[in-house]
Amino acid sequence: MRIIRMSAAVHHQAPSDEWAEHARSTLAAEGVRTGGARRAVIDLLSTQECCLSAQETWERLRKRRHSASLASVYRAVELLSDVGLLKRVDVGGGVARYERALPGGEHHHHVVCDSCGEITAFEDRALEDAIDGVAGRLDHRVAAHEVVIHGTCPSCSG
Amino acid sequence: MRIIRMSAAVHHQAPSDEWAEHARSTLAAEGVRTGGARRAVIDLLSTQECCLSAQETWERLRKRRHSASLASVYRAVELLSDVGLLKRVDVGGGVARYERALPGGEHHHHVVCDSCGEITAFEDRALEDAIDGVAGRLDHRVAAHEVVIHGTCPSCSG
DNA sequence: GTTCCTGCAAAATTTTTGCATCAGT
DNA sequence: ACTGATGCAAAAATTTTGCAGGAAC
Repeated sequence: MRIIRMSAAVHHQAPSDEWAEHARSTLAAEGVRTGGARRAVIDLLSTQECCLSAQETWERLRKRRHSASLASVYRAVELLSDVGLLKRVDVGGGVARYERALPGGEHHHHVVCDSCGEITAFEDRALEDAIDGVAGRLDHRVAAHEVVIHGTCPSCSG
Repeated sequence: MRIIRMSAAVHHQAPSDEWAEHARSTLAAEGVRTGGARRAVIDLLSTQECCLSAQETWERLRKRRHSASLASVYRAVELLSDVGLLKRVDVGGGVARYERALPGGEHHHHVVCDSCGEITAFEDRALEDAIDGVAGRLDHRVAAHEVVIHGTCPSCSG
């Protein structure tokens, strides 16, 4: 298992300029125009290794002085999600979060600290295998899956 | 793997009167009063084998002529969830759902049809083992976990 | 009889939408 | 130039909260 982000052991993932490029060309290929808002969202999320909500994305854009309206951020993440460039992540709390969908199909899951809200990512081959096993035995056409572990992070555990 | 509820193969689970009884006595032991709303929510959820949102719970109560205000339903599920009698389930869509927490600690996970919204439950030992493995290697104090599989159900797949 | 639950309505949040304007192609 | 993206503000949808009345113990 590889812990992708965690207070104690931060595993830094390079901002994916490739992904940003991929996203822009994909949108162009779809005949979708890219104004300021979409470009700003793409640029911001390309530097994020883990999921952000629409509000969080908007706040970070403001800090960077990239003004984009909150409505446009919502519209942008929805579009990018529909096209498969972003993955919608539901870790609970009633807020939708989004993160880059890597072309390779590789993905990770999340641990949420119920105390401070910190979100940590991890990936584990055995877990994926188990889920694939389940997926194969379902009558559904399976498209995706998501695992969320809840608990208390090291800092909050004291 | 056992599929607990599914269009094609419904596995019926008896309405848990034991759970309702357990819930009422637990609340009594906590010195919490049980008026109409809480009792109605307990009675309704005891007959549900899978998760319901607060709104859905409220709608079903109306059909049964058990009038309880929506606000009280929200308060009831929050309380029952805090006490551990209900388990909060986040299958996405930004709505919190709740289902009975079985005393034995046994639990299941969910498959969501992204087309019609149908929710199916399943349980799988190998999946639990894999998650336990991950949990053991995290620095977090792990309290719970949740797996959501997305896809298209047999009816929607055509 | 006291305390706390309940219902109603209002508020707070989060997300979506209408429409005029502006910008990308 | 045409079409569609954006921003603003209003609306919609969901959840929370204040308060007065009523029920549980």
